Amino acid sequence: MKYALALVNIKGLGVKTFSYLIPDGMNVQIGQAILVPFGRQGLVNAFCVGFSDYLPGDFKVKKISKILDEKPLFSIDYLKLLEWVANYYCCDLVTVLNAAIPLKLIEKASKVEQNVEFITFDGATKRQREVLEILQKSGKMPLVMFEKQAKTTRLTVKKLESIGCVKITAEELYRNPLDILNITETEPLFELSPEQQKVYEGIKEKLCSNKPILLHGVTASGKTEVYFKLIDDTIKSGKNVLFLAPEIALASQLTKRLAKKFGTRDVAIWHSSISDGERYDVWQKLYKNEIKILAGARSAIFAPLQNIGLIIIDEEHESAYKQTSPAPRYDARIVAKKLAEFHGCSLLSGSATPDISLYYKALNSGNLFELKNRYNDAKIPHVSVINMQEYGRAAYRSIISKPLQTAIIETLEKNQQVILLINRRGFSTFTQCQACGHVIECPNCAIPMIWHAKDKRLKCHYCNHSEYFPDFCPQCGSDALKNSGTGTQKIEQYIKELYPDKIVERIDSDILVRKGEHIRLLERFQKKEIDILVGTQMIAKGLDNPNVTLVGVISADASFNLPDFRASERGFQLLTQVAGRAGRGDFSGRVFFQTYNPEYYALASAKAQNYTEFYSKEIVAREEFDYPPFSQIVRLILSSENNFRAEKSAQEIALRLCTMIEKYGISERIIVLGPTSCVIERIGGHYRFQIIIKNKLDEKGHRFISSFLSKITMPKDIKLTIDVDPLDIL
DNA sequence: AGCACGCCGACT
DNA sequence: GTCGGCGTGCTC
Repeated sequence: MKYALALVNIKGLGVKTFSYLIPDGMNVQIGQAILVPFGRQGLVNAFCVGFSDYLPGDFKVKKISKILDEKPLFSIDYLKLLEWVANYYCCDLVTVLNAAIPLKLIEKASKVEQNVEFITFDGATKRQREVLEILQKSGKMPLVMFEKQAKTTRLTVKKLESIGCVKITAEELYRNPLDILNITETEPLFELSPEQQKVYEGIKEKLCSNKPILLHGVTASGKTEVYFKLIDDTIKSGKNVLFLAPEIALASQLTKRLAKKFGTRDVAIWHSSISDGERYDVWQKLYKNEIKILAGARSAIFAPLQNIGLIIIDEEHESAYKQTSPAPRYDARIVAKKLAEFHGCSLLSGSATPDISLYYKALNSGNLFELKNRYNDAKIPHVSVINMQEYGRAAYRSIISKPLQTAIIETLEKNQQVILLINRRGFSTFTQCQACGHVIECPNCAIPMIWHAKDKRLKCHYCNHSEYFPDFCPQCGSDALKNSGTGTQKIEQYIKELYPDKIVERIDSDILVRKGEHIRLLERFQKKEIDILVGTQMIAKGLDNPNVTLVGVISADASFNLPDFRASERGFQLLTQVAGRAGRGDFSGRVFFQTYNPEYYALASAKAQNYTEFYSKEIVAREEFDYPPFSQIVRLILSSENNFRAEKSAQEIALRLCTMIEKYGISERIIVLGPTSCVIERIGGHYRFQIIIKNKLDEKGHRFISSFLSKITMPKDIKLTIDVDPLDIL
């Protein structure tokens, strides 16, 4: 091989690969940090990611200048996984590398920090002693940091080294952020209930089959205890564990619990927001096989954990496992399945409300395990469905029905806490002219603007555009503009008026803007400093507060009424999950769903807390309309500022694809729908058209589609977005 | 991102 | 003539 592919990180250019000539006698390996000349910027850090015998174009090729570190930072197998991801999600390897290998890592690759270590005071002068005292406190620290703290220079430190007072070393100084937990002794594992024990033994037996396993356990059934037992077994057998949680907060929580049980040395965390230093340290430790358990969010699937013996995906149904944008639009659950295959290990997913497709597969492969009872004998909460047709039209048109109001008062009197879910932030959901019916829409996006009472502005929840509330209807000039529908802010205000002596707080993504506010509120709620918590689906996730005994869902229909094939599934999941927040402790829980459509099957199953019932109805609908798991969906979006050009290019692509499918005689098995205007027709001033491809030919069909898509080139003013296995088609 | 290249108007 | 405005394109 003549050339090496070098991955560089250039400001403004991002992470890209470039070809370089390998100098005679240089033995460069994949994963090594190297130094290469780049443009006028002199020498830059890079990683070797592959080899080639030819140049991908007419370039004046330059030579690799040197190998920075003999020890590579990732393996060929690692790159094979990334190549698979690129292929599966129809994007180039550089895009995947960009997501998988953090930019900062490339910059830092060569920077082996010099550390300085305290040895003795002997022979030091007065000033030198002062300097040494600073160092003595921490014993060892990075040289640069020491120079700053002790207000000294490299010359003094060198002098101190020569008289033997300090030692300068080039080895890595690991920081372990879990040290602050101050864990000296690990706790024993939990005692399993007979039901958990049975499930644990069943899963353990299946682990050697290296097949995906699903653990379906009702909310608060103690899935975590089972996971921990399996983790213990895996690390005892000398293998490592990757444990994914849907979001950063849950991953952090999980890491602490893992550290308490298995010790701080063997556990690490990985997600998009860890600091650069930590990221670099953890990466090094993972590569050196010094980590036994890695917990993390979506991106942890790309952390270079070695020798994996088990992958666990908790709260498997959560949409946060899929990256919606930018590309690669990967789904950590799907990559995890591939990663498990690569390592020849098992993938264990767990949820109270599993993804319909996964449940179908687990059921049919005999790899389904169920926990049907709550841990510690807690009861499944009682759910009441309130038909708002009866209450909503009552004289005072209350957004909170009488039975729910009564329940709130009863709960607060017992000094217990309440959660109210309203799946829409802002004050109201749309602003409409009472005279002509015109709904105020965002000028850039084809969606209604939402009134935010706090900021006194109308806001677009897609592009964040905001404007003042208009005095007159822009369509007919009438002044009869009215806010309709209900958002979190309205409920918050309403509840505060209803119970003025109670402490009411709101949690939604508007709150999240203030960093840490969300966690502070949850902590206060946990400490019983808040009586009623109002929020969006954010509050349905992972909250474990035994003093919550009442959960009210203001508009249970909201999530069912979207024109999307997964709307029922998502609505069912949300209602079941939020209901699961009630009565997790000694007191039994009550749940109220307010609805205008009490007969709806997904709502009825959620009321009965009966996943199996929901599954059996939903799977029939999926089969009838060829939706997953009976097909794989690939969604294409053509968008442009020019409405006509976007539509025309979408038609062209659909036509070419259909012709191709006809030619191969597979039109029964690859179905093309559209192009149609997206449900959200316009986002940020760009008109959107979509083509939905339903693939019923598994991998073969996917290869056909991805090879077709790889040949498409787009003019500059039209953007093609490819979303493999989209979570929604709005 | 930078930085060269290059194609037009203003100025010694 | 040529100095310099910043639009466009390239970095193996």
